Amino acid sequence: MELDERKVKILKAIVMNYLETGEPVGSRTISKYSDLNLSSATIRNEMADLEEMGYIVQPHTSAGRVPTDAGYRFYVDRLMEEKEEVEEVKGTLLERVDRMELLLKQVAKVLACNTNYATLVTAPNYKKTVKFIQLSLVDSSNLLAVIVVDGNIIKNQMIRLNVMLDTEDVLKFNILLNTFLQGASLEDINLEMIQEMKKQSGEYADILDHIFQGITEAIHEAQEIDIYTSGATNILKYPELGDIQKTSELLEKFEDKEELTQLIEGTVGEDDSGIQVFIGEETPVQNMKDCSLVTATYQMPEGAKGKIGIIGPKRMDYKKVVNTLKNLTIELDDIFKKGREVTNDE
Amino acid sequence: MELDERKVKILKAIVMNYLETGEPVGSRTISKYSDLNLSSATIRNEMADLEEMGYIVQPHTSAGRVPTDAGYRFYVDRLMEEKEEVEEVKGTLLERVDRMELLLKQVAKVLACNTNYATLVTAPNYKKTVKFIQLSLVDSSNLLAVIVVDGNIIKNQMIRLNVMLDTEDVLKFNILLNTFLQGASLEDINLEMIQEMKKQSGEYADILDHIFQGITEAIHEAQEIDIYTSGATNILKYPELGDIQKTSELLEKFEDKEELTQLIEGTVGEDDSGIQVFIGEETPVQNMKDCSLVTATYQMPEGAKGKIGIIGPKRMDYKKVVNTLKNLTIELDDIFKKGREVTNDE
DNA sequence: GATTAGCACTCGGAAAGAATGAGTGCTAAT
DNA sequence: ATTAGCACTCATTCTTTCCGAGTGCTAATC
Repeated sequence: MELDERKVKILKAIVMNYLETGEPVGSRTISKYSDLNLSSATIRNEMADLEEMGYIVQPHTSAGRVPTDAGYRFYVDRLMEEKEEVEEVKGTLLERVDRMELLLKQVAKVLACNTNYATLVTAPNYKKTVKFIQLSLVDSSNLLAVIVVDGNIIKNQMIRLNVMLDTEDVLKFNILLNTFLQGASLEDINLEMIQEMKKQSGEYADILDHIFQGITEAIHEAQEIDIYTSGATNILKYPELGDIQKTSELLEKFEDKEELTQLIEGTVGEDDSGIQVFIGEETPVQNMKDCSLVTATYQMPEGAKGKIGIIGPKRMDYKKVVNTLKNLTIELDDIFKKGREVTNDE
Repeated sequence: MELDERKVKILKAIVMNYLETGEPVGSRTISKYSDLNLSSATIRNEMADLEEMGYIVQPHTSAGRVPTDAGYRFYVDRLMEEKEEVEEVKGTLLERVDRMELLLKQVAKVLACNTNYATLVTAPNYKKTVKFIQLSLVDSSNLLAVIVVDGNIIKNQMIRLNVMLDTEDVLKFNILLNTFLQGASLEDINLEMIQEMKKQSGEYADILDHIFQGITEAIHEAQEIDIYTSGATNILKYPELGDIQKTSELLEKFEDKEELTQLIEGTVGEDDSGIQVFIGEETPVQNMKDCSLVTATYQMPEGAKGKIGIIGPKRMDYKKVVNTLKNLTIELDDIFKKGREVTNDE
């Protein structure tokens, strides 16, 4: 069977109507609603075909039709024109470039407010290099390690001492650490390097051991893919996700960064830049089968990439979501570009 | 009417039975269940009295009785013996004393796992004094301010520079800042002090202005009452909070630190130490009327206090919750004492 | 051949009864 | 003071009925 123009028009009408109302849409509705002047009977025939082709289904015999995953997919890929209204969001985010963390948190929040879906944002996964590292003696038994990584991600680690150190010792350590670690990418920091440093540190070798432990811990922390979420409870607002049981399991996932990482990692592949839409079963995670996931990839000038994701019901306003995401990534790219200019402006 | 011993026994039986089953409890159940050998008819008479006194109600005419808020209150205040099983939790928390933040996060998490309710923990509100402050030149246009406050709370603030500074300048600033600020409690840091510092900084006055802005921001952050939550989604597990509408509103509150602060602030007063139980209407927040809140206050050796709270349905296992909280605060107090000893061991 | 009017049919959902049974209040007997 | 007994209430559950939206099919129409 062929998907001629008229069928496409009808399919589009069905999807759009369903997105709007959430009710199964019947032939009569379409016959009045759409501009092709056809009787409901004709529409019915076409609908029967569309059903056979797998784009729509009836929840039950005497109901209208509802899009299947394939139906949504076709809509998203081919029918949804994305246009206009590009502005509005602007200006909301433009501050706070200096701390990646805060910026991304804000992105998640703004997005959740704007769309009324659940959102998540991952920090870019660029090769992080140590920009700056410093030990300070906070008091006689606590040494504070501050590590600044590219992108101005700051990690602190308190290291408890059981030996007295004076400021001069600390100064030495600092020089040593910076000599070795500054500019090193986090993966480069390995045992070998540490051995070498120990050698050079002479008498302090064992204290250094202790300190290293703290620093590597902090570095590990910095290396973790950070994920920020917002608006998780929005998921509860969509009654079509009726099964509270499942929904609350999904919500629990949202509390757990580990699982989220998995989720978002599951989306890499294929078209790794731009917008990706996962509908229902396409979704990379169990008990999200009634939801859709839309992700966007933003990029930093150095090529580092991060993701922004939106989770909502399958019956999601894809157009709006895709548009919003597009704008936001553009804006983000922009912010990073500017930020970078300033920073490189040295 | 008087609340004689028999009535008390019956009330207790009702409450306990209801806590266990969640079903309205009828006279026949009590007549068999409890050790006072009375027929259901007698129980019925007594129940009628208890109802008149306001301790129990019938959801509808032909149902058993359910405790009212007053009924729960009486149970909590007078009937609930708290005993035994003090151990178990031990050992789970004992690491990580060095960073208050992480410790408290962990407390919230452990508690949520243990009880299956939603939990929140506030950082202690002691008079925070600046322990250590340091500026570092991360690169030529970014100055990093690290502020360590009593309790080893660490705040970072990146300050963007539009002037060149060399390390010597930074060193000067550091000395200046520490001279003035070290040991100062956060509230003490006021305009006057800043004016004075500016004076002494001479030529650098205007840069200092910029820096101050950053530092005060960080200090404000440090001063905010930090709240950590966990297990928010547990709230969804209790079907008696049937109204999803309300429940999800409650959940939203849980995403918002501001509102939580308000909630927990609402509990101060009266018996500010030890365990407090708020039942239903007693609860300090709207749409928590179907929930109970149990808070405990923990204390640091210097007298600083923080709160731990548990939110669950009114039909909550008060005994377990109260016991768990007691143990946990004891353990926390202990950790702080030890931590303090070490720290004071200088 | 495509479209449409018409009609019988299906089936979910709301409304209305009917049956069940847990639990009560009251009275009279113990 | 306690209890047995009985009539009564009323959520809950299950049927039954009814309604109507929507369908598929056929025969008439363009």
